[in-house]
Amino acid sequence: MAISKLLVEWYNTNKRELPWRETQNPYIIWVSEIILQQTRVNQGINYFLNFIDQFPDIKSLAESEEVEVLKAWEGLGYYSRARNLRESAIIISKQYSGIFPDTYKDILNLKGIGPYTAGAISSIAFNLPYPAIDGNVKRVISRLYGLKEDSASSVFSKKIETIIMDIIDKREPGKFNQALMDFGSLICLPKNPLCKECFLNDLCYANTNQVVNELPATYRKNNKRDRAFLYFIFKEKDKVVINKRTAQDIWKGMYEFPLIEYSIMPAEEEWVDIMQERFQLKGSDIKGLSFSPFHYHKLSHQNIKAAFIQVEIKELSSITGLHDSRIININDFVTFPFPRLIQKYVQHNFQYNI
DNA sequence: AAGTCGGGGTC
DNA sequence: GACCCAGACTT
Repeated sequence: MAISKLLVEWYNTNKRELPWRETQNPYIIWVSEIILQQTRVNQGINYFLNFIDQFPDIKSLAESEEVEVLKAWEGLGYYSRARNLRESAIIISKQYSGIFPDTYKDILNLKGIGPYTAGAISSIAFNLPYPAIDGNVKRVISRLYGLKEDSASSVFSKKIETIIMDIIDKREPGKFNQALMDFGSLICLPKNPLCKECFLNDLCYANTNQVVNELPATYRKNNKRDRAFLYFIFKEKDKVVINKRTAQDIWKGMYEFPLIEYSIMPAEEEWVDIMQERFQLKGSDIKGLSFSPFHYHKLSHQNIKAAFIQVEIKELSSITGLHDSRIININDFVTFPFPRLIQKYVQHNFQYNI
């Protein structure tokens, strides 16, 4: 029997029950696909449910404020996904009369939608025969067909696409694509795949040739950047200063405390001088001072070492030299989006749920 | 083609 | 500690 038919039959009885699988509403499919980019299903489910609850349709998302969307995304990472999602909702409202576009080309043109997501939405929501090639599919196909090229190369990608176009079920492309992904995440696992009980093991190149652990072939070098963050928590009674990140950098659009960044953490003895110099503070402006232990925050390509310096200030308005800062009450932490590093610090030291 | 963008699960 | 996740965008 054809591989596609075996996959779809397996999928019909073994598929995962997921909240976005109860509809073909392109908006719902779209939101789920963006949330799931580089994100495990289990990590994304609650974000999906809350997001759809808060922004049930294109209109509500298009009329939202960016900080609201970032707040809904808080903790999920890759925040450009949230900004692009909102911007695309605005584009759909203006250029497509609020109706989600129904051609692969138009879908691909939206911000934050690349070849994978365009294929997923096209096939699942509109029954169009386009491949949805994600990490699962690359792994499954490279093993089934014995593709030994570097999985980051264009040759590899071309071969995957050619094979998928050859075997895709054109009557149920959405089901076929999802079957391939579920098979990858439930059976053809990255490590210790379940080959013994796999219904495709006898026609799988990698299994019959004992190269399952070598496919797909990856050659990644891990360049990690070390960064040292000196955060200053300027506090006057229940008010603190927060600052918006606007640079082309991590956490764009999110809030944090006033920051001085180094590549190497300066000595603790220098912190107060650094602070007074940077924020033009006199000794008489400072009522109290305390240092936190270092916080170590790991990202995929960065190791951040952070120190938090709490400063009791007489007049918060005397703080100068910040671009997108604002003074908020600590009760209002709940309304601003913060990266995990800040979120954890606040929860621990202010005992607020943000 | 190589970097950059988060955070968390898994081995 | 390394790898990977329903990838996309920039350089």
